[in-house]
Amino acid sequence: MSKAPSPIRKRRGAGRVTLAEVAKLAGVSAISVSRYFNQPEQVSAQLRERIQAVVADVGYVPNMVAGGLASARGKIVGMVIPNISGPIFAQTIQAFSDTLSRHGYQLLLASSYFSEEQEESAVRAFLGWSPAALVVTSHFHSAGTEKLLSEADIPVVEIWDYRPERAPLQIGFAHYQVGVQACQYLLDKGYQRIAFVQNSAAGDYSALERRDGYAATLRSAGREPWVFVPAASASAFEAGKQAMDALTRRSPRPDAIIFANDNLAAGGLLAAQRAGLKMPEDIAVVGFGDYPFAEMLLPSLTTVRPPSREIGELAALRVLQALDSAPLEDELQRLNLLHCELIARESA
Amino acid sequence: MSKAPSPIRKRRGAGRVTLAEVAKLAGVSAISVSRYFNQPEQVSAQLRERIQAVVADVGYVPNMVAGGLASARGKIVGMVIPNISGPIFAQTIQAFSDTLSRHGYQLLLASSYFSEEQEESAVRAFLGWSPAALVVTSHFHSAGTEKLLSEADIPVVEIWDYRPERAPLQIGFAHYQVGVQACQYLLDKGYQRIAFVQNSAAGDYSALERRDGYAATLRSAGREPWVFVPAASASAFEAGKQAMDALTRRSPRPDAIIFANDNLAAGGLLAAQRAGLKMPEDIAVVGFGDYPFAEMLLPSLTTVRPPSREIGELAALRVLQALDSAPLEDELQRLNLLHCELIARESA
DNA sequence: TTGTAAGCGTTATCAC
DNA sequence: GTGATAACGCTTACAA
Repeated sequence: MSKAPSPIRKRRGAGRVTLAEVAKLAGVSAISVSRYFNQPEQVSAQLRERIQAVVADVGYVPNMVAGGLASARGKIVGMVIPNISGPIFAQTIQAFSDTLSRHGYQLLLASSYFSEEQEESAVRAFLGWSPAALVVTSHFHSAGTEKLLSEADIPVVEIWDYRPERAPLQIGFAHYQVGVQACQYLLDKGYQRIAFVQNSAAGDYSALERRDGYAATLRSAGREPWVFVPAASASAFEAGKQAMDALTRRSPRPDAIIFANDNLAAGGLLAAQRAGLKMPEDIAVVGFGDYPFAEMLLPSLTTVRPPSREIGELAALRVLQALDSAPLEDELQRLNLLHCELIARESA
Repeated sequence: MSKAPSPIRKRRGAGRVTLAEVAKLAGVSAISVSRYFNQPEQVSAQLRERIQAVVADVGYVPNMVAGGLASARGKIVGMVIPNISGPIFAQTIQAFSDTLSRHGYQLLLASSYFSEEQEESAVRAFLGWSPAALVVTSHFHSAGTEKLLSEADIPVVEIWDYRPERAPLQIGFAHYQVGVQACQYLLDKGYQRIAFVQNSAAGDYSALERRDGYAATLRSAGREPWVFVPAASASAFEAGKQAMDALTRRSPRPDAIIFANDNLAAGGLLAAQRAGLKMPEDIAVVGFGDYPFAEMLLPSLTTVRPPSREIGELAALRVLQALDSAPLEDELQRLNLLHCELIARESA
């Protein structure tokens, strides 16, 4: 049944079957085949069947590049994220990609490593592909990025942070509240001297907001915040160990420590173990991220779980909504403040 | 200096500055501007300067879609991977993406969840974008995928597994050898009754090859393999616990267990801890993957580290080589067998 | 419901 | 080294 592929490579073109060829074989016009793919309901059942048969027979794959050029809008969405392999963002990417591809869109991905320059370069590159929409992380962008995004005239989504005052669609959570949440949890449990260990990685401004939430909560409880800043050079795991060692040498030592993320917390946990401290009796530990290993540690780690997966999924849904023309008049649609859950385990 | 953006949206087109407009402003032909971007050395320094000025002034971003259509080859590379958020592949994706974008290529990403159907659908979708190359994971593809790939007439790379007998570029390691490696390590340490806990997730055929390597090694040492298959329903972590509980109830019980991956191993570790077993004295544990948490566990986990990052980076380099026309006559270029390192920690 | 013609923004080809 | 012209394969706009 199948048409023998021509051995002659044309000088131009990919050599693939084209819409026009399908149309000719099916005895219809090219535009009908185009409609068959894009607005099937506008094609009669009769034509639909004929086209379907030819498409299957010759194995036609629509050329999205040509389509994208003609319509000035490709079925492709760009996403720039600080890093792909980190345990937090990975879930967001995964959910975003899956939801997107279920609806026929493809994901163009790049990482910025918290660098505004790299982000701008990625956004610029993506724009060259006339994406249907663009997703960026947090609200810290270079002026160039802001300009590119605002001039792009496509839906732009900012994820992870939540800044209702900003124009792009916002999907995320309030980092400040996470700090409040963790601190309040410990206060409620009766802990007296609660310290905070900052992130050792630069550029992660969101982590500083969590610290601020912690500090404010402690102050309104009439206590002084106690922030430890590890050496920037160490890995998060090592930094956590150092922090725990340093803090427990103080006198009086803290009876609870909030770590800026679970990697730090895991290091802290291990250092405390090795120092013979009982958790949570001698010292309580709270992390952030609910990384996959949080439940695997001994003691298992009490931590705050960000809605990583939800953010990715919701971002995709909002993008799809915005694309399906339904204008986003509704604030409820533009702003999407998600909730973080404190997962109480053994460490606090 | 900047041209005021026209408030009038054209009925067609993205409304962005085009090559032709840049050309007119610079007083050169369109093709010269095109060359300025693609073969700068063919443009005289004089023109180059004039073009450069206009490009910067109007903020021109080349339309890759139009370019892709005209040249039938976009600066975009598709990658299909079982899952994005897993700790193993994430590093590969990250390295691949970074290397690629450093050379001006973009990454189109999709996940298959070990499903041949989803993989085929992703490959088909990618092909619509006339990617410069395609990267897929392992050698288990549907017939449809094989057909698509072979007809695509672009560089195809198979990563993760290593199958020298297959035609596409191969970049990966021998899973079978990993099984041998782990088993031999334990034999050398004098362990007598070595069990293997299989992966609870279906579709991960590579894990079965690791098991086979284990079994063969044990047999040539004159012992019978002892394979435990956990319930498929449980999470890997839970499955690992179950496996440890079940195996340690046997009499005689194993004195060492190889787990198909680190998630399983972490579960096993915890179950052993809770059962009051000393590691590695009472029972030794070896995992696979060297997930980020392996060093955070107590005892820290002895495991085999796959070259995740190296695979991603090398895949990108090979793709770029293949694209730079340098034909891959050399087997050394087509085949890339990487090495796995056994990371000896406390658990074995 | 179906078709015709023009155009999307770039690069291949060939000429100067 | 530089340029004119014709593709590339599809969709918009409009007509029947």
